[in-house]
Parts: sequence; C-alpha cells; structure tokens
Amino acid sequence: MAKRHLSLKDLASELNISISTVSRALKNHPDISHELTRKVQELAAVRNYVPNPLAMGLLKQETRMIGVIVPDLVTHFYSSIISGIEEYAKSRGYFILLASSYESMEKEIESVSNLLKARVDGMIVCLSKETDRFDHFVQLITDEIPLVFFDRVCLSNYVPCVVIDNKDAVEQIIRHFNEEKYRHIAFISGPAHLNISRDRVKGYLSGLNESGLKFNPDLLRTCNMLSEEALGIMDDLLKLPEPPDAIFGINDMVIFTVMKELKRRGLKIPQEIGVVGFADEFHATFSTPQLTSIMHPTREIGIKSAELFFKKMEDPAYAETIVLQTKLVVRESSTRN
Amino acid sequence: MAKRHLSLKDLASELNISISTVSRALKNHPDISHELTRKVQELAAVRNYVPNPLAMGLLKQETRMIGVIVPDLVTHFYSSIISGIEEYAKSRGYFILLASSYESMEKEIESVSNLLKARVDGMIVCLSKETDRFDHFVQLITDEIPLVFFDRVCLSNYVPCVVIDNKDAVEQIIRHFNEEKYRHIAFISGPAHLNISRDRVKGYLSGLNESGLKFNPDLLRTCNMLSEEALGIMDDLLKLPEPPDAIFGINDMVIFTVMKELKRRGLKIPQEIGVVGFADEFHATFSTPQLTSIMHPTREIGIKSAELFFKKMEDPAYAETIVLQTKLVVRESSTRN
DNA sequence: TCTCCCATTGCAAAGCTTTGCGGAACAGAA
DNA sequence: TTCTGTTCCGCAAAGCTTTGCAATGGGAGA
Repeated sequence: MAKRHLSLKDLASELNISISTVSRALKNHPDISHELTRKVQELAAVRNYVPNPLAMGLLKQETRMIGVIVPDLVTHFYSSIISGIEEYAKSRGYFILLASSYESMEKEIESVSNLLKARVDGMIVCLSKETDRFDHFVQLITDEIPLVFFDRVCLSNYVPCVVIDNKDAVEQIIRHFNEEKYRHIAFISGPAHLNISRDRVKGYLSGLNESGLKFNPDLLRTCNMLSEEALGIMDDLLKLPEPPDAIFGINDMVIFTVMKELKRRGLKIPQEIGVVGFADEFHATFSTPQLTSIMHPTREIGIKSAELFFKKMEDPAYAETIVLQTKLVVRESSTRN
Repeated sequence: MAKRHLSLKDLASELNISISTVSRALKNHPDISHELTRKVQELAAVRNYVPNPLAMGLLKQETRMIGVIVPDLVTHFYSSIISGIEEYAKSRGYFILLASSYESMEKEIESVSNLLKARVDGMIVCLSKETDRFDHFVQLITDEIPLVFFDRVCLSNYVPCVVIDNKDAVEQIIRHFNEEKYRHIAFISGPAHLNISRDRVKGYLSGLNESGLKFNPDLLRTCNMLSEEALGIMDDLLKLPEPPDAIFGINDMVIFTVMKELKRRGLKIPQEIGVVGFADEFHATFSTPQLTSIMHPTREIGIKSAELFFKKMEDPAYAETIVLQTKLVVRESSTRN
C-alpha cells in the first residue's frame, strides 16, 4: 500500500490552523495575512504538497483526463499522433487515457464505455475500420461530452474533425504516376464506409480524369487492410489481361505486402511496375527500393486534434473540420529515371 | 460542460429511499430485502448507473491507474509492450496513464512527478537512455509505491524487473555469425550505464570466446543510439585496417542506418558483410535484404510487466527479475548461402 | 469605556461512495 | 399488553478540496 499522500489537513494540523486557511493561503487569497501565507507556502513546498486530483475532480466535476481511442497502438501512424496529443495535452495539464479498438467496432464501443466509466472529460478518436454505426458516439454528443475525430471520421456536423486532404493526396499520386509514364494505375483501397477510402477514391477518379487516363474498374479494389487479403488482390491484379503498371495502397501494411510480393515474383520496381504508399518516413526510407509515399503530418494531426478538443470544451457547438495538406515525397519506387 | 453523471443520490431520491440502501442493494448486501434489491438494481441498469471512480478513489485511496513511462511512444518495440500492458491491465480493471521520457532523464523525472500528481497506484517503467541516477525511483520505493522495470532496468534488488536474456541473445548472434564464417564481428552497442549494453557486451565477449574468435577492441563501439552517431561509427569501422565482415547493433535505428550506409557504399549484404539486428518482425521482413534479427517477445514483456506489477501491489517486498528468452530469426542479411 | 468596523480565520456544505452502528417496525412469545 | 428478537433501513463519518458565510479579535472613533 502506498504511503498516504499528504493532505491539506496534515499541513493545517502542523501549523495549528484550519484547513480552509491553508487552502486559501496556497492560492494567495487576499483574506490571509501576508505572514501566514508565506509560512504556509513554505511548509507546502518543503513537504512537497500536491492537491489531491480526486478531491478536486469530485468538486469540479472534471478529471483533466482525455480518452484517446485508436485502431491500434503499434502502428507508427497512430503512435506518432498519440505522441502529439500527449504533448499538447500535457502542456495544458491534462493526461491521456489510452484505449485501443484493435480495429473492431465492438471493442471500440467497449472502449468508449470504459473511458466513460473512468470519467474522462472527453475523447479523441480515430474510428476502427469496422465502424459503420455511430450510436456510441451519438450518445456522447447527446450528453455533451467533448469529442474530436481524426483521420477516420464521422458525424462531422457535430464533431470537430482533423483529416488530411485525401482527395488531393491521391491526385498528387496519379499526377506523379502519369508524369512517370505509368498508365495503368491500380488502387488498393480500404472499406467503403470509411471516409479515407471514399475520399481517396474520389481523388482516384478525378486524378485519372485530370490526367486524361481512363478509369478501369478492375484496377480499383477494396480490401480489409490486412496482408492476406492484399496478397489475394495482388494475385487478381497481375492475372488481368491488362495488368497494372503502377500500384498504390491505402496504408503501410498493404503497400509493403505488395512490394514484398512483387519482389517475390521477380517484377522490377520501378522499371516494370511503380509503387507508391501512404507511409511514414522511417519505413519508406529504409525499404528497398526506397518508397515514394504520401507523408502524413502525424505529429500535427495529434497536436491539432488536441487543440480542437480544448476548443470543443469551451464551445459545445464547435464542429469545424480541419483539413491538413500532405506532400508526396518521391523516392525510388516510382521513378523510371 | 458534460451533463452531470448519475449518482447514488439520484437513484435514491427517485425511489424515495436512502443513499446507503441503494449502495447496499447494488452489492447484494443481505440486509436489504430481496424485493428492494431487485428494484434498485433494475433502475440502476435502466439508468446505466456507474459508480463514480473519483469518489471511490478518494475513499479507497486508489485510482486503479498505472503510470507507464517509456523512452518513446513511436518505436514499435515500446508501443507493442504498451499494448501488452494495456491488455493485461484492462483485464484487471485498471487503466494506464502514458508518459514518454523522450530518452531524457530530465523528462523522465518530470514524468514520475506528473504521474505522482495524478495519483497513479504505481508505475511500470523503461529507463531513458540517459538515466544514470535513480533518486526519483528510490523515492518511489521509499514511499512504497509499486514499481516495475522492464528492458532497461535498475535497482533490481528492490524492484521487480522483466528483461530479456541479453547475454544469451548476443551469444546466439556470435554463434550464428561464426557458423556463417564471419570472423570480424563488430558490435555497435549503447551507453555503458544501461544494463542492456552491459549485458550484451558480456555476451559479445563470452560469445567470441566460445567461438574461439579473438576480441578486437576496435570492433566494440558504443553509441547514443541515434542515426548520426551510428553513421560516424560506421565510417570509423570501415576505415579500419582490418574492417569488420559482420556487424550487429543494439536496436532498429542503429542497424537500419548501418544497412542504408552499407548499401550507399555499394557493399553487398550478406556477401561482403553480414548484418544482424535487434528488431521487430515488421521491419525485419520488409527490408531488403530481409534482416536476420533477435526477436523480442514484446507483447510478453508487456503482459509480464503488468503481472509483476499486480504481484508487487500485493507484496511490497516482491522483487523478482524475470528473464525472457529471445530467438534469433535467421534471414537473408547474414547468410552467405 | 463602549460600539462599530475591518482584517483574519474558522465552520460547514457540497461533490460521491462505503460501512459501522443505531433505530424503527413488526411479529411472536410470555 | 409488554418484552425480545428479527428484519430492514437510514444516519453519519471518512476521504480531500473549495468557498460562502459566520465568527473572532483588535483597533479606532465617539
């Protein structure tokens, strides 16, 4: 059992004054004499007194904790965003309570419930890939519990959101492929109910159009974002009468699986087939060939999400959607020299 | 402002009974009549009553929160361990409060202090690479606040620890290199005050000895685990009159930097130089050539750490050190066919 | 010397839950 | 009818902090 923490009562009895006097002295209340204030603050410093957040929480009806739910904890994309949230939250004296949905809607619902039990002041969430119903979030909105979504979002009329410009990102990819003379561009997307899938498909179509390339439905595929399914799709794509000469995918997992399989089959990247991903710097630069990819401003997504969270706390009606721009970083995997 | 949560008082007034009766009914206290118990529990279920953890915490002097401090949040090694801790903690009804030391002792000290302010019931920590003084942890021990270390540990006479068998891991590497006819094996280690560095150096020496290879001090280097310094060391090593024909490094960052630089210089891996790392599956299998590496049982480290934490809670004197075994997974980067 | 006022400080309630103990009500027995 | 004994239930305190209001004491003015 941890030794009992020091309380106001302890300080008060040591100085033979009342608890309320100590409390006021510590916050420089004008009612308390200068002399006594000094004495109290000195003792508090020596004894290293820290107000009990439980008592404060009970009184103020707040915990200064933000619940954060992400699809998983181990992907760099999320951990980097979490790091950003944590940093900003800390600067405002808030802690984050972390929960993972493991990409499952059921676990996401459970996490919302758990965080609620822990009495977090609000939540910052990235939807699981399965999430296609939002009752659990509607409930939060109804109860006026501050909520912010990032990357994979919903209910954006009621909830502040931080997203990247998905359509633009894909347009950049298509433009780049086109400049490099790739003409049959395949896109392995994600579940259709996710905004990141939908918006990127929009970009795929408008990008093709812009480049004067015609849309071939065989080259637009959706997957569950897992390695296995991506492999199957690769197989399909390469069996096509007119197989793709360029591929891009919705995330790290998919695109590295694609690269691994292409290498296994002996297809040369980028000569025979170009590859582009949505990946992070670390992975992209250490792969061979180095991977051309859309860089997410992950840290910024985290920090921005936290910022919006505090705005939402102050203004319950606040529901802006912030769109962050991405940059296509061209590396070896998509440049035919 | 979030709508006020429901309290016992609300239930009590709705049923026109006292708060204490509601409280007892909810936990099936025999004093309360069967009938009334049923009615109370029914209402609580309908209203979705959840006990206020702040009030409980105040009463029981516990928060059911575990502080977790890691050197960084974005490295797969740590996020995977965190995931393990989170999973086990959740199964016991505990939350984790996450803090990052950013590999800085100063920030580590600050994190300890912050978590203490948040009144966590205890902490699970991996030391920052800078940490060579332990006063902040001695304080926790003195105050009997449960503490567990993993991977990078100290004070193991007082604190339960979870580590991998570092000496054995390196011996496996040396043995493997030797079997593959590599004879000049360089080791880029980490700061000497860290147990992982010290124990791996021990393994380096005993491994060389076991294989009948002679120790060349020029080939044993320490670095700060950052890319830049690793690069400088690579430069030194390759300038040696007798440069290494095999290299292994203390972590992902170092070894991928090494590989990148070797490739840049046109040295063939594994033909001209063998490479082995302490890495995780994802990175190791997606690199080219695929990286031979020591696999950390990361999830198990996390789960085990959490387990020890609960043991420590029950028994303040508990201070076992659990040593987990690692496995060398041989891939392309160190096999000369 | 008495009254009033200001400067200081203390009391108590609220926020929520648990739990020891006292109390009320009712039934059965004497 | 009265006493004993259950059976059920409520009071109140503890855990810690903040804050409106009451209270105390001393000094100043009349």
